[in-house]
Amino acid sequence: MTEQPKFAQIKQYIIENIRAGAWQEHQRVPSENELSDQFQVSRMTARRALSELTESGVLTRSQGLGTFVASFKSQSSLLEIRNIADEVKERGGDYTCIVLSLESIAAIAPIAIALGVEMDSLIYRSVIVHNENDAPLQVEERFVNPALAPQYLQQDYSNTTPHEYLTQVAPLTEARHTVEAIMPNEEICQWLGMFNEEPCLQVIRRTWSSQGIVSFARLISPGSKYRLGGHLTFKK
Amino acid sequence: MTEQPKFAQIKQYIIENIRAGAWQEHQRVPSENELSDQFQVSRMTARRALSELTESGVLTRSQGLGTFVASFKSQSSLLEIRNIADEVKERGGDYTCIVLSLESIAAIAPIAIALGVEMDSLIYRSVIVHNENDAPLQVEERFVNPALAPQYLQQDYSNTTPHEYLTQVAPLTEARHTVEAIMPNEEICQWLGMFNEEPCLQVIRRTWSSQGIVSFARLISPGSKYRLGGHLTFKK
DNA sequence: CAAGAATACTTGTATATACAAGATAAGTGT
DNA sequence: ACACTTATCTTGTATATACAAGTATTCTTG
Repeated sequence: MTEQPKFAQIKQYIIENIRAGAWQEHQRVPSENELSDQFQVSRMTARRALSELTESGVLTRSQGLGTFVASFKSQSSLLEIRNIADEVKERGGDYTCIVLSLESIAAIAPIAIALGVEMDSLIYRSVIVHNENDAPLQVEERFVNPALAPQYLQQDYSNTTPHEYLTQVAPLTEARHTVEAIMPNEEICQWLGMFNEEPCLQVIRRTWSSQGIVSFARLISPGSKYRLGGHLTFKK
Repeated sequence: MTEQPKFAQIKQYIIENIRAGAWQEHQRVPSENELSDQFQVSRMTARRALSELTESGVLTRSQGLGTFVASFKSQSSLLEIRNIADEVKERGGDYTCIVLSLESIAAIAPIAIALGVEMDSLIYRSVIVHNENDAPLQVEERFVNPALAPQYLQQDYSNTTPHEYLTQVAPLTEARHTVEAIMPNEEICQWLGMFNEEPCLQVIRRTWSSQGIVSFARLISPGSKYRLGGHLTFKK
């Protein structure tokens, strides 16, 4: 086992103490100077340990006051929304996709608002079904602002996903998501090849570039076949 | 407007270039030495800018090679699972909760496995309904490992949530979540006061402490009343 | 020509130092 | 007793320096 760097040793020491319950929530942890004395390192090295643990949400710091164990309540648990193609490939499935629609339409009110364009103006729309082992796993309905991706309709989406293409032509600056449980309508049932009605997970994703709202996508998956996962660790 | 620190100015300079598309994905960005020359700062200051942007996922670094614009694909989008009481209070709603059940039961197989205890051994179970303006918003069914929280049944959960109590007595080291869309069964409909069947969002959360699995919770909300939100920004 | 050594560049770790700025407690003068 | 100053602790920013270690190129040598 190779020796760990000093700042990592100090990080581990702090985490151990918090894990063991020796240092409770909101309690003060040793200052930079105390740590540098205790571990015989420079203040900057002790500082690095404290700073990185602060960055990762384990500690909070306050100039003049000291460094404290962060409240667990504020440690938000995060869920990861992953690229479905990657997810399928990672678990060894066979990923394919079918482009059901790739067209230019007039924006109806809610979509015009979501994209920040005039009502009835022309926008692009694509519907793509993502399959795992030839069974529909997710349908992606996407509305695109043509001003920011004028060549959107001319692309081939059998290899690169719309999301990948869009991040290339309009660098992503922000993305917002909501996740809901919905009952699929007839159209969605048809897309997903569902016979009986079962609930679906719907992820709505809006993405911004520096020039404005790029696209608005609905990702819908059958509740029985798809789930989002995420975990929060204390390590590192 | 107060002047920004130098490392922050360099961070901003880098982000501007990526946002504007001048520095594309996987392209090299200036090295620590180049930046320290260009901005007339020490290498450590330039280094801080690059390190922090790496930490936040904007850049990737490789010893001996250089620093590169991270691929947008790898920028995982994160969803936040928040405390429901906080969420309700934050949007100005009136939060209340009702403890429907607080008991000790024998673990059936799937729950025993999830908690890592022997089958048929005694475990604790609580069912709590969280209300916003006196309307049920979420039901929380929780199974607790008694070895790690022996006083669980004696607590008053009208003020502090079970999750808060558990993080106090058994410091959290890890949490795993899955999110699914499900159809509620009769029991859940009753708890949530739902008449007609509508889909629900189910979050399953398992939490670990250093001594083992602490608890296993199902958080179920009507799809029409609850959604998860999250966003990913490029700033800072 | 090809294998290995020297090199120049990169990031990574670590130190010593300086001053700024926020927070608190102790001391001082009126 | 009160307001003010001072001292001392904390974190925050910034620099100059040193060496380690990974990568790629160039040069040397057989």
